[in-house]
Amino acid sequence: MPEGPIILILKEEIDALHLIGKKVLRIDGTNKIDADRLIGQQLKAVKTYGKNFLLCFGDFTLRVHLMMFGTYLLNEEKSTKLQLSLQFEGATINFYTTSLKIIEENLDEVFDWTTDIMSEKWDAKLALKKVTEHPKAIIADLLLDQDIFTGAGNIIKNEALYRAEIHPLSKVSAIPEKKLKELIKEVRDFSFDFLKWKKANVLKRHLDVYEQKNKSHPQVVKEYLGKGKRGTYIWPEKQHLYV
DNA sequence: GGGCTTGTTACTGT
DNA sequence: TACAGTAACAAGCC
Repeated sequence: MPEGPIILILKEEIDALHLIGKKVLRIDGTNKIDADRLIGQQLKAVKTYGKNFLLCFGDFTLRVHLMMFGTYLLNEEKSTKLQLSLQFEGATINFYTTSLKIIEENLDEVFDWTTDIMSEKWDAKLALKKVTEHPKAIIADLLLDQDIFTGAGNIIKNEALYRAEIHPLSKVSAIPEKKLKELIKEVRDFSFDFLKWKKANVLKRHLDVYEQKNKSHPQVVKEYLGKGKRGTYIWPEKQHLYV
């Protein structure tokens, strides 16, 4: 399910429930979280960091990561295995197939907010610096690097590369700085388009290359490339290969 | 029903 | 020791 913009939608939906200051009354599910730790705790804040969804309590934070297949339901349940149900006064949050972790540290010590592509603290110059620190890497891999583009996923990778007209196998050292800057800008711009279109339930029809191979754009080819051999969509005539 | 998939971590081998 | 590559894990869509 996830990728940065979707976690932001989750946060907005939780914000609408007005749970700040409310206490956890009960938890349920197959999770291995210490229930005593959570029950009775007052929710202090709800934050996101890239694909991490963060529920902040007094002296710890519950981090929820939806991984590839995670889902959630608010004030609703489904029949599949319930992993974590957080029951507050007036609302229930249910998580399925997520990665859960209690963070003890202050979040500012653990997360560098300036690398979060959706954050108002996003620092494009820092991203450029970090990208150029990997001259031998292929650009497609760096776009999935959560230390550089926190919150970017495979859809954002593909669409941003297409918009910047850069071939995913391009080597960082060979890409002109102007094009790198353009790419970094497109990562952020597309992420906010993703957010807008996902909310309106029209995301798929606005994608230019991702899963477009045999649809609107037959010129698009699909290859499995990069470290994770992730599906990558390329419009060869439009995306220049820098090597 | 097999083969995909918006992700990450822990191994393995070089 | 560092890095590259792979397996493992998960649920749902077509």
